[in-house]
Amino acid sequence: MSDERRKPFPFDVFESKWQDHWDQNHTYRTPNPGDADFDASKPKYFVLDMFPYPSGAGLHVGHPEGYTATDILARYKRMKGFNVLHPMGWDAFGLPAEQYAIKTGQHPRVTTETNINNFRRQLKSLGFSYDWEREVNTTDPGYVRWTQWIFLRLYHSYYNPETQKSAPISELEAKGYTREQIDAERLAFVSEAPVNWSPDLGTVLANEEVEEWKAKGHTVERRPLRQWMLRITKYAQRLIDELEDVDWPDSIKASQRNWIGRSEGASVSFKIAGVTQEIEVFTTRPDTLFGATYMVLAPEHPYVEEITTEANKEAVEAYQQGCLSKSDLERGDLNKNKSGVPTGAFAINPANGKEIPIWIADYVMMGYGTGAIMAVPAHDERDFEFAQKFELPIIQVVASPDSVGGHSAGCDCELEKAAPGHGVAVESGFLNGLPTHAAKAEMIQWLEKEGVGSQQINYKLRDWLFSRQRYWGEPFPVLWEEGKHFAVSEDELPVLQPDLEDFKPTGSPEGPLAKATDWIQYSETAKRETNTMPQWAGSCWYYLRYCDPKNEEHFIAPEIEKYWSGEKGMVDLYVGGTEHAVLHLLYARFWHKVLYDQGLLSTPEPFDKLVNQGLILGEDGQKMSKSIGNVVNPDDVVNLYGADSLRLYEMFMGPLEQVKPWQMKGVEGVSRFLAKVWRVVMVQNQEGEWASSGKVSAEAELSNAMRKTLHETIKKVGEDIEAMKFNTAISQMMICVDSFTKAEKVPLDTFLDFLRILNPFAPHLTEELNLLVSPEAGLLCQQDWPEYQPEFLIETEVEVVLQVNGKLRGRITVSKEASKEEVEALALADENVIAFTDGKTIRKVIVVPGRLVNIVAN
RNA sequence: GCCGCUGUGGCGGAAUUGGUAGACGCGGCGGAUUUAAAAUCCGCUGUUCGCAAGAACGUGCCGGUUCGAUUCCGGCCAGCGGCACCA
Repeated sequence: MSDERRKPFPFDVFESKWQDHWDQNHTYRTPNPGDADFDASKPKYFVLDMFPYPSGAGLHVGHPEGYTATDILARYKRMKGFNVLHPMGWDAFGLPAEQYAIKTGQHPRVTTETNINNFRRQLKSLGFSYDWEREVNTTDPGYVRWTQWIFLRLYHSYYNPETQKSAPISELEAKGYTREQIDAERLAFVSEAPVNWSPDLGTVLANEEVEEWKAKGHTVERRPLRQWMLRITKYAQRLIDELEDVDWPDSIKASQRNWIGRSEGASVSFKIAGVTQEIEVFTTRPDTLFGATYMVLAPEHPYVEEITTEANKEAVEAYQQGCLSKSDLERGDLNKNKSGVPTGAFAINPANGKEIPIWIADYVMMGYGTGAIMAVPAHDERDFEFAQKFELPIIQVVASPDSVGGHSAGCDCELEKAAPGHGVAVESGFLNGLPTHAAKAEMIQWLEKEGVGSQQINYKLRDWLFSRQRYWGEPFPVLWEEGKHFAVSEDELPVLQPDLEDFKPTGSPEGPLAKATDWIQYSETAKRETNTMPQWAGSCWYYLRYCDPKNEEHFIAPEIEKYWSGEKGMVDLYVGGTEHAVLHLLYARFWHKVLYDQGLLSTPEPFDKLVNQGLILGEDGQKMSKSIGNVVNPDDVVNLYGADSLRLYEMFMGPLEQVKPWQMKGVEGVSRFLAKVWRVVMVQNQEGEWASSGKVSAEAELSNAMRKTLHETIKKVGEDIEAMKFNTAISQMMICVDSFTKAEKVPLDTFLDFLRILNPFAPHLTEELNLLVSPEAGLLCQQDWPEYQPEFLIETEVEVVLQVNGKLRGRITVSKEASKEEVEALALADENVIAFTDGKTIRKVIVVPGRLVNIVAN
């Protein structure tokens, strides 16, 4: 006791005591429909945290930020009579978990379990009210089984463009589709396209993941490989449209729209001189077709070889070779320095019949549109730059609105830069004189009439690369026989990875599972798929499993799914970081919609309301990092100040969504506040022992002032929790406690009301104090949220501010009931007002009842 | 470049439908208590001028609307985040 810093209140004694109590009594168990204690009359509330992935480093202070916010909501809603689903689990597959295992030389299952135990201990030490009986772990065989089951739903489904929904593939079988035709329609399919292969990670990556891993110093290159893909592109439009229906931050919605990247335009077919094929291009500016003076193909475009003339062959092949060796980064860096070579072939501009040269250049990407463009240098910055460099013709076909009068058709003044803006069509035959918008429509109509093009919508979104060459992931429930894939039957799930001694990546596209020769050989003729699923597979649907985590018949029982679903989304509130803006949050929406289409879910969206907590920076205002040494460990904070202080501080720092720096002094501040609450009930004697202060008493009388403060506090804290403005809720509670500290006596009921509203924030301290002042009452967290009485908030007298010409000049106290005229008369009689209006004429008097009087005088 | 967000004391941040700018906390200063310190309690604390009463200025900058603008409108500037040769 001697060395140890004397604790301002004995949180070290009671916090773990209450945690054990809640654990042993299953205090936060949430009944499901069908359970004996289920109460169908209670409304449901599903409040979800982004489940962590249990790294070896343990929790950082960013985790408890969002987790405390949701815990406050969960506890508040329970006290308001809701049946609250507030679960926690582990996103335990994935590259980092496996890398950690490789680094420590242990099997991933062992390290993962160790890490999970540490995370669970840490979370429990913060007093979160999770229903731990619903804990979910993505690596559990019982969970993997259903992840694979959902994969099979995707495998056995296609997207029906007529209904705009996914449907069983058997519909196509019934229509007599061939095996190849069916395989080409599956939502989970095999593709040979170029993918992002990381040689040092030994796996491929999704487009969405590439940047993250590159930032960590890994190399990623394009390489054609046979991979499993999910046809998320079919859902592009719905993924955009249905964002309208959810209550998400604008920035996340914008990121998703941006990532999906819808653009409207037209496809145009160009004939090639002397060759039978046509080349199709996509353009958002069909109105500029008359200005297309050359064409560019991506170096990888399949027609390049065929159309290249003998004379250009060598240069073209050299250029293609050069592009292959360039990394994406180099290609991006060369941004400002365009390169390319002519193929020697010519295309025919369908608008005017002119022959235009066909070039190849790496500023055209194979992955977007058709991998070919019509270049309109006058009205596109990139084409302009390219045309200047290679001295290709530049023809202006859109006059800017402000120069239409000056020079119309036939102007040969040279453009100094591209004019990508809208204007009026010139030099464009039948489009002349039309403003851009109308010219686009007119051209599309013409293209369709002539049969050389059509209206088209393009998306940047690519299909989701879904396979990884890893050990620590869900194996695909797929078999290969004579070069064809077949689904494993549902009753064979889960397909678990074999135990391997050596689970390190092979560096080959087959992955570590290829080493398990016995496991691979499913039967004499059939072999197993050796790829595994990405980490996202498990996190795509974990929120669903929480509803019914132990069900062995269904991934979620229909009646339970219905109960926990809302109107638009299933989860009422989802809190987490912004890093998943286009990853997890897009993937989960996609899976949810597929399952919704098939009648397995009741809502089109998974998450109704989404809130992003802001990053917590180090004390120095920089991002926390081990190398800078500014990382704050929550365990240390709990040891020094207690879990309640950590919870309260993280909520008091500022608005949840905001980025904010950590301040240890601030933790001390809220710790002082909690100590003050403690000392309302307890006093410390000379020996440092705590004893009842006798201040809180059932006989004490409630003063009007204290009653008003209490009711103001009940009102404000309730409203602030609903609005997730926890920082201001805490300020108000500080004001309330100040009034207790200053008072002689505090009535017991008043104090208990206060404890109830503080309970969601500081559950340990409040339960302990409740036990001390009201030992018979039972758990505070199971009591009702107090109601405030509006009549106690009403003031009989109000202070009215006096302004002269908008400047504060005085204040008077008037009765609440005083009429405008009375207030005005009092204001004009005020000596300060008289002093400042002296010698001036009063032009106008504005009276805002209960607030101010403004006198306009000059 | 495009999209989104944010600019308020020494610091984190408050401020309802436009109506007292700076709640609450941190830090600082002064006092009480103490042999002394810690802890605790009380008071002060936007800037400038003034002995004071008080006055002027003040929410990134410039302008507008208004009796009145941190709040609404227009134009800039700075910072943060995302996307980026996407045709």
